[in-house]
Amino acid sequence: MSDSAPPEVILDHRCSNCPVRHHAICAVLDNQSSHALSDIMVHKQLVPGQPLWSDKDEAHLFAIIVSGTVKLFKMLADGRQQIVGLLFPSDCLGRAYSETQQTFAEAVTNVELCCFPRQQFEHVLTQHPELEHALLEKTLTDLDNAREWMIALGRKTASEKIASFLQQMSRRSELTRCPNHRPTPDLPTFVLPLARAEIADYLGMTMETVSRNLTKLRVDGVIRLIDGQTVEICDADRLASLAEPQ
Amino acid sequence: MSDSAPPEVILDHRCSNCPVRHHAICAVLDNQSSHALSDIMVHKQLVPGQPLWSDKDEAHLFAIIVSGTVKLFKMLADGRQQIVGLLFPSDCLGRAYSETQQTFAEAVTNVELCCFPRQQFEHVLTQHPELEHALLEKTLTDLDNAREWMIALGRKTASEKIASFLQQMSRRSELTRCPNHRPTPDLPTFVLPLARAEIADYLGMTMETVSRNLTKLRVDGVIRLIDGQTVEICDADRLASLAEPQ
DNA sequence: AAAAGTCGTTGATAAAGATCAATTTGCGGA
DNA sequence: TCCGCAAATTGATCTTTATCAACGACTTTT
Repeated sequence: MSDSAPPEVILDHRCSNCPVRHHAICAVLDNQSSHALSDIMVHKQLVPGQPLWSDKDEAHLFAIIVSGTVKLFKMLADGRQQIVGLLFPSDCLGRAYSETQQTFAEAVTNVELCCFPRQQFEHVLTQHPELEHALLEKTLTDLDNAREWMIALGRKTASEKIASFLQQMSRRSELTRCPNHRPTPDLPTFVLPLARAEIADYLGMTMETVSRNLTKLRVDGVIRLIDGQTVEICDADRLASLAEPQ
Repeated sequence: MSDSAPPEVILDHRCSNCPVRHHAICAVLDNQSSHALSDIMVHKQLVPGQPLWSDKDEAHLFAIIVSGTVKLFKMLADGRQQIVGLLFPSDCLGRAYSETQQTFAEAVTNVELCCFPRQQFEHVLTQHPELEHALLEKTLTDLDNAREWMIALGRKTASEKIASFLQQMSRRSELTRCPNHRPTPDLPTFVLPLARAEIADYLGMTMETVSRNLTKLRVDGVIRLIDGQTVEICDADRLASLAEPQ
């Protein structure tokens, strides 16, 4: 159910030891400036399904994801849910410059966070324009990704959505994979962080339709389901043409 | 078809005369700093349907919308379209810090733009952290709005989408309406900037379904269609409960 | 003023996906 | 190892919305 290490107590939280040090927005700070952040930093561990906040909550927390996956989602009064963001290591979690959260946030796997009180983080932002710039670039990319997903939600068929999702997850796992430890000739393989019902909430459809379409891809030889959560892409070209016809 | 003035040649483009001066991101610059922008500013007029750029184009332009409506949209190879952003006066148009546009952009009505060469605009941004901050706040709001729309696209029914859209357009028109010129006791009325097919591309459905649902709201007495594009909200409460049940 | 478009509405039918229901699979604990 | 629960798959049916088609209301052209 989880693709991250079990929650061990990690004692050394110095930035110099941080696994996402070179990918997160804090990378732009020099050693001296990074104290401004490390002085207010608190580490936190979450277990799968653990909620972080609700949509009406006050935004008190800003964090960098060190390991694991977090989902951001919205909910209608009758319980219908839509995942509006999936966050991975080095991503930012929390809404700077807003008093309220606007989305729910919940750990999908075991998660390790590097947390800052929001207002203190904002104070550091105003004193370090290069950090604010990095946050702007990250936010612009988040917006690009949200828009890319909007055409999937609004205009793609169920099978196109599933193919797009698998492509996206495969691409994401490439980034995480240790580059010098890659048994070259095998096919791209990754663990789905989301359960079927969560995939459905991400794609705007039902669990059953997700399942049927995964089965179809398996039967057609496009993917292999090694276990329920582990996917091997057997035919990346065909997957790509299913994700965006033509 | 258009809710903005016909394209007259406006001679005076000084910032002090700008109608969106106090709402756009440039409002944060003091008089002296604003010269950095006004020195590289070029005004541009667009007519309805006029394309600004395509998704693969180089991002050479950054602009503030002075009047009119612009749509940002994505397209699949077979022609399916999804509007991923609607931009109104004081909104930013263009992707800072990216070489490519990623979306199509097209004038919906007559449009007046205050344009800057992107790279020169970025140069001003790096020299004026308060301007970059304003752009960050704007981008964070855009992301909030995109996520709000994602739950509509993924989880709302056709009638809920239409009701949400009308609410959103009504709210938007309140902002634009001159506050001291409001014949108080009448019902909220606004002009839809989008044609039926464009509303469909915004809501992720077909023109026919848009039309049927507008008719249903009219027959049920929730709205009145004064002409094809002008909508009067007769029962805002009922519209709200249709947009988000419960 | 007729003709030709374009846009929007309405109707009939089809298809995609949701819903409801029944198994099956996998996993943790006794 | 077996039991019990949760998650996933599969099947049957129903609903919503898309598609295909016709027509009416305006606009623009000639």
